Amino acid sequence: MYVCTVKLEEAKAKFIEAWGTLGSQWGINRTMSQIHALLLVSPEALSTETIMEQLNISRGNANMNIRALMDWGLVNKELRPGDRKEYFKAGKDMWETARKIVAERRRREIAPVLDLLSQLNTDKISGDNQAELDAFKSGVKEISDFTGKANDLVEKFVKSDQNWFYKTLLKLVK
Amino acid sequence: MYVCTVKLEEAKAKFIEAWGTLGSQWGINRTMSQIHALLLVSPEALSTETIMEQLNISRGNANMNIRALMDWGLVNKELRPGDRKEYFKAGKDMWETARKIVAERRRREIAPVLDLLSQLNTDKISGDNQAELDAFKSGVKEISDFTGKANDLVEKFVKSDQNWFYKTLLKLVK
DNA sequence: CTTTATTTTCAGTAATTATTGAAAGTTTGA
DNA sequence: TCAAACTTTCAATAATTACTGAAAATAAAG
Repeated sequence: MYVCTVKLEEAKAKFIEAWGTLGSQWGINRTMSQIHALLLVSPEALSTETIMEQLNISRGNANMNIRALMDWGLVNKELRPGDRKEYFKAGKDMWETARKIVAERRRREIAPVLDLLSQLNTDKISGDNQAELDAFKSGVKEISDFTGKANDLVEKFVKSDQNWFYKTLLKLVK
Repeated sequence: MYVCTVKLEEAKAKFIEAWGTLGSQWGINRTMSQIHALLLVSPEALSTETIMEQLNISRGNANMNIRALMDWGLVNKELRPGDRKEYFKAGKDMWETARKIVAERRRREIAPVLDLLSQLNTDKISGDNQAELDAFKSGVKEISDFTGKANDLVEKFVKSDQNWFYKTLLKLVK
């Protein structure tokens, strides 16, 4: 097995790039993921200025995405006495980070669909073609049941603590 | 609680719309999700023509996304004797469907990132600033460890059968 | 209150991603 | 071998999404 030596800046760039790509494939703004990645591997909180120059992005872009990261609870503001600038740092606990991301996406994106599905499940659907009606109803029911169960599981994850997750869930993997 | 009566076409449109929106929020082409939704609630296999007119999309768009759905293993071609057209139907088992989606996304998107992370973990990283170096290494290690565990869990899900999933995993939810 | 440092907003623009439609390709049957 | 029926491709275009940069807003210091 070969062990390579690479420059820190190069390794960091690779990591940020990969994290940004991953994010954008999953519907998260590339810049947002990249800022998050940058903060995850920085020893100290960074100012907007620093983030701007490290990632070559504009002030507006930096500001909006830092704000979004704070909305998600993934990044916190840090104020320093005698300094008017704001500094930002990412929570480094990945379990907590994942928990927050999952919770937020569930709330914003999954919950509305679950609502619609249960709505469609309770509504009386009218139509002339019986085969179509039956297929629609049973299709929606199947999806609704599965999604409901998956959602319960996700909820369990979101509400559990790290200890439970690692001990109870991961022993299933063995 | 009010129970409403709605027309089938209206309910179907809502469902397709919601499924398309959900998909696009998670990095899946809207049309692809919509075709999938349409097929999920159709009693029989549909031709490209039918899909085109139901969703108001062009032939090229329909063809490319049907093909993508088949690549993902979510939709199958159905040939009818004495008919040159191809018909398409979606697998209706949601557990199987979810399993395929997760497996495919893991393969395409997660696996490369895992590779990079383990690469970064084994590489010797050089740099002058010790604090930066340490933060990078420990950050990458934390992410790598977590992601590795999550990946094991996902792998378990992907390789398990439906029975295991419902019995073993869902009793945790209780 | 005024000046200065900093953050926020947002209209305009750039970049990316999705869609169309027509032409090229393929398959089938006569 | 040809024509008809159908599928695939892809350059052009449309639609969406992200980013910029400068002006407006805010906050702190003098």
